[in-house]
Amino acid sequence: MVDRLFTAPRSAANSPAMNKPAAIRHALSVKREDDFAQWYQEVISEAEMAEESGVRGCMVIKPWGYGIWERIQRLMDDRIKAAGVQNCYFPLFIPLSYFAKEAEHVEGFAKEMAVVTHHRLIGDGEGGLVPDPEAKLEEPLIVRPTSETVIGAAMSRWIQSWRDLPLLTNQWANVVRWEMRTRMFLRTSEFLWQEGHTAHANRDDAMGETLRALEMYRDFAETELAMPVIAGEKPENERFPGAVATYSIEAMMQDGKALQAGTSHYLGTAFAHAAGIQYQDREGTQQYCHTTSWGTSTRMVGGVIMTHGDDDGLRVPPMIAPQQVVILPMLRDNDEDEALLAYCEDLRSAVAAQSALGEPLRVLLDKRPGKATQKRWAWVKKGAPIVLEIGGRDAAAGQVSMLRRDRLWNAAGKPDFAALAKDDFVARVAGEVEAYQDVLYTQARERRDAQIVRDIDTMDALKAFYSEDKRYPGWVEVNWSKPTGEDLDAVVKQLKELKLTVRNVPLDAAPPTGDCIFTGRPAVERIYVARAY
RNA sequence: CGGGGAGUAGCGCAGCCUGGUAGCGCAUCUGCUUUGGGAGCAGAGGGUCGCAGGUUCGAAUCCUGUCUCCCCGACCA
Repeated sequence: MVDRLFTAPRSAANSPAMNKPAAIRHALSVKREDDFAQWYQEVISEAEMAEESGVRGCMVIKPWGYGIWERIQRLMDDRIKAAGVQNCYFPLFIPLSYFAKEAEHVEGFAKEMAVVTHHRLIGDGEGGLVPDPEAKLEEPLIVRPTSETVIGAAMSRWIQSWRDLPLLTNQWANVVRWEMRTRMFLRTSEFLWQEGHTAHANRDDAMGETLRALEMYRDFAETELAMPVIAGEKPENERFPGAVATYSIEAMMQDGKALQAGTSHYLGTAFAHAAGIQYQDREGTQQYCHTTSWGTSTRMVGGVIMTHGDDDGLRVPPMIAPQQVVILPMLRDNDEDEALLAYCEDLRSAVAAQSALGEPLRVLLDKRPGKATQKRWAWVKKGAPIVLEIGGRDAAAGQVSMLRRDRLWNAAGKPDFAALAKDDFVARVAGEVEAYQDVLYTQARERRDAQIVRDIDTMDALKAFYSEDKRYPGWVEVNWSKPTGEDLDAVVKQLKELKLTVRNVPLDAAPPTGDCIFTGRPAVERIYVARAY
């Protein structure tokens, strides 16, 4: 099982299980199968993606991590705009009274609010500073955990007539949720995201937008992130506070756990009632709007790490890689360096003139001082798709030495460089980059599919499956009678004992094949059950 | 927020029990050697021991408080 999980060999030479190669000295000190949580943290630190900030639950995102986020942001923003949604910006602070208007929303978020109560500091007489009691706010402000309420207030001003609909807005922002337990990128107290907010004349239009956003996320995850996902509806207990229906995309991490990587909500008219979002219809009657919201966050970066990373660090899908090709000149601190750098610069511009995946290639000539061999491992850990090491002999012979991140090791356990004529490489590089994007998707897809079980029909079988001595058991798809209320609570409680959660009901699921394994009642759909982040 | 663990040089750690000049490895810098693959030798620089109080002639070490991180749980669009 572990072999299938962690090696997706393209050839026997890449499989440690076969023909006993020399021991590989991996770039990381922790292997995924030894301690997945610690491995995850080592990737983030060794790839220089982010670090601790000293502020509880908040991280500093470093250039490589932020560069990946910027790529995600740009590509997602293109898709959002292509759907006719316009970007806006709303305040960080939300008056408590706005927030308090929607009861379920309050109940869901109240426990994790940052609250601003003062607007001035004053000396405490001992060299410190304290909030000035004289400067207490009339009404506390909350730091947004999400913006439905403040955007709803704006919508109520912007929408008067059926002609104003649909209203399609999005914002890129930071939000704060006072989380009990945080993990870099996966759950931080402050995180970056986009939140789409739309208002529509009726349920069908709003539901259409909810599902459009979901499909946008599904395609984005699979195309841009090379991360296969299941798009489906969340069960009632997992709904966004205040929503009528919540949909998600769920990705499987290499440890078999599920990661909710994006959500889309149909909010009905609840927020419209709370904020007074009304329009006059063609007959002149006042109607409440049907609203939606949908979001993806920096959590996606965590998903990329746990989907594509290996024991040598991160592997970044080319579409979101800040640099796709990195050139490392083997400088020797002598008078040959100048000619070598000229050769590398020539190579850089030739590569930069190529296009892959619909954009010019992003290529970096890393001229920083230091040995190429040391810099190589830094770029391997960062997950640059293609690394070129260029020495004097390569330059003399008109060659490049190419290391592709998904084929790092040869049969001897050494870095597997391919020597290519420079012109051949330049002609091939776009194809290599595009092929690499596909390889990452295919490996992730095969790994996921191999870890989904669909033939479990009883609670006992489910218990047995998850209590077997399997480190990473993956997901199970079972018959589901769609219980609600107390019935659902009972199911959730049962699952909790197995550390399991219900994930979602896939939109394109096969019909149920029997009775619900939890309630024994006739099943109406199939649902995924998994351990989750 | 509960239980457990941790914070000492950029990174990883020892020292703490039993208070008495702040140590090791890697990294960094300098020199020499080496030069197609994660270099070798020699030397050097770098730390108010997380922070704040307390005990003491003297605190990394003992006591109290506090902040941050990690693991498990609870919680969690």
